[in-house]
Amino acid sequence: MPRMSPDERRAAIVAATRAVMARNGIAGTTVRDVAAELGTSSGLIHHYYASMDELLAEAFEQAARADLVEVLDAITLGSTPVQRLAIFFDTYDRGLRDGSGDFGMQIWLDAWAEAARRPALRRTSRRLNEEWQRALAGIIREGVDAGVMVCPDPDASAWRILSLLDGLVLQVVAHGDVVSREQADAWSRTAAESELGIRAGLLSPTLAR
Amino acid sequence: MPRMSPDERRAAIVAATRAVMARNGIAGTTVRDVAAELGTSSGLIHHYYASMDELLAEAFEQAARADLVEVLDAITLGSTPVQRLAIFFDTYDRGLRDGSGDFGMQIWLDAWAEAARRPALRRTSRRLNEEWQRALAGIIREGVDAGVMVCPDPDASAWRILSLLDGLVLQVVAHGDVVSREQADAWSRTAAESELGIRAGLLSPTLAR
DNA sequence: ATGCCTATTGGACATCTGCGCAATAGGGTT
DNA sequence: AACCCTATTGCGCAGATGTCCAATAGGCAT
Repeated sequence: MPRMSPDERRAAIVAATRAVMARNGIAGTTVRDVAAELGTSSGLIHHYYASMDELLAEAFEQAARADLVEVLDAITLGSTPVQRLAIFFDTYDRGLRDGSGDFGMQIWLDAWAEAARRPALRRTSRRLNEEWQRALAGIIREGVDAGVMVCPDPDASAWRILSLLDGLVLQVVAHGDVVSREQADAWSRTAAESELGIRAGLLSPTLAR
Repeated sequence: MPRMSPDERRAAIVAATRAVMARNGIAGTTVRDVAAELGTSSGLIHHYYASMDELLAEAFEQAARADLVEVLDAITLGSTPVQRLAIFFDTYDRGLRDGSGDFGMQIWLDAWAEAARRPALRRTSRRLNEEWQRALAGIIREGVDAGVMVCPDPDASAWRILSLLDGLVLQVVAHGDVVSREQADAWSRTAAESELGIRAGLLSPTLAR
């Protein structure tokens, strides 16, 4: 396979790892899978990453942060706090929809489970979850300041909204149709409307897109 | 090792599996680990369980069902639907408090993550989650019939309350003090009050105990 | 062209996994 | 005491996994 510069190759390896991770989960990602995805030999991976643990941690970090950044970017398109919150749900749900996309919710299930046993993964997972919460709390604070949301404790509300979303999506990902993706999406939107004193229906999916 | 009746042996194997599972997680439980814990040969395990997936599912089933039964039993002590719901939260939270107890929330994180790779575990995990939801929906229906709760869709409400609880507890178990156990408990109670039209404070922890 | 540096290869190695099978041994029945 | 059923053993098999290493080959400086 074509010879690459170390930086390019490292990036390519992480990209391939993310692709496999999205398909098979963190635990189901092996050196050979990554090599096959990349179309190279397995030895090459170890030329750049001393251990599989190191590679998995790096790939999870990048994958999780990419999803967060995607949401943060999309949010800036909204002109009001309520619109930004709707876009927040849009983007989250869209990530769930295309299984082939970058967004692999399964890796979050793996990360949460593995957090108890892998300190590095635990730190990364915790930090990313906190950043998600902070982003959501920021929107809520703007909404309160603008007088379009009512919320005595934005941080707590953000944790509640995010946890409900995670808990519902968890059922979708782990158990299939016990709860549908559409229900998880709609239920968390209406719960957010209730939590923040927003008129029912205002958080419905943005039509654009 | 002493010869046992099939029933005794099966029970002993599952007990040993639960012990290893509590120590190493579901994914980290191997046939040889269970055999070592039991002090027997690995072949014996396969004499009673056709596959490892089946054994893990059975062990998880028993561990998880024990917790469910504990809640179901405790609920019967409540004389009104609202009281029963409060006890529901009491028992759930109490299970979380003693980390050395039977209640291992960690195995739920493992089960949700492993569900993607182990069909039998997936079925068991799904079924148990549905039973939790059904128990909760039952309380809600009683409350609606008695006129002390307002809820247009008890099944949906049960999924929302349970998912919020799971999502919050997930943060406690996976990430430590990012959310405290007390917050997870209090927040899910107030959310349930709001969801079901119960006056604030009525779901506060039962003083008894 | 020539030569050197290193990206890349492809497979070896040790270990671990779930699983199956022939042999053994223990206990209840006759 | 003889016997049979089966619980239990211990090992072997095939496959997968992370890691390592000698050999190869591609590109850049000379």
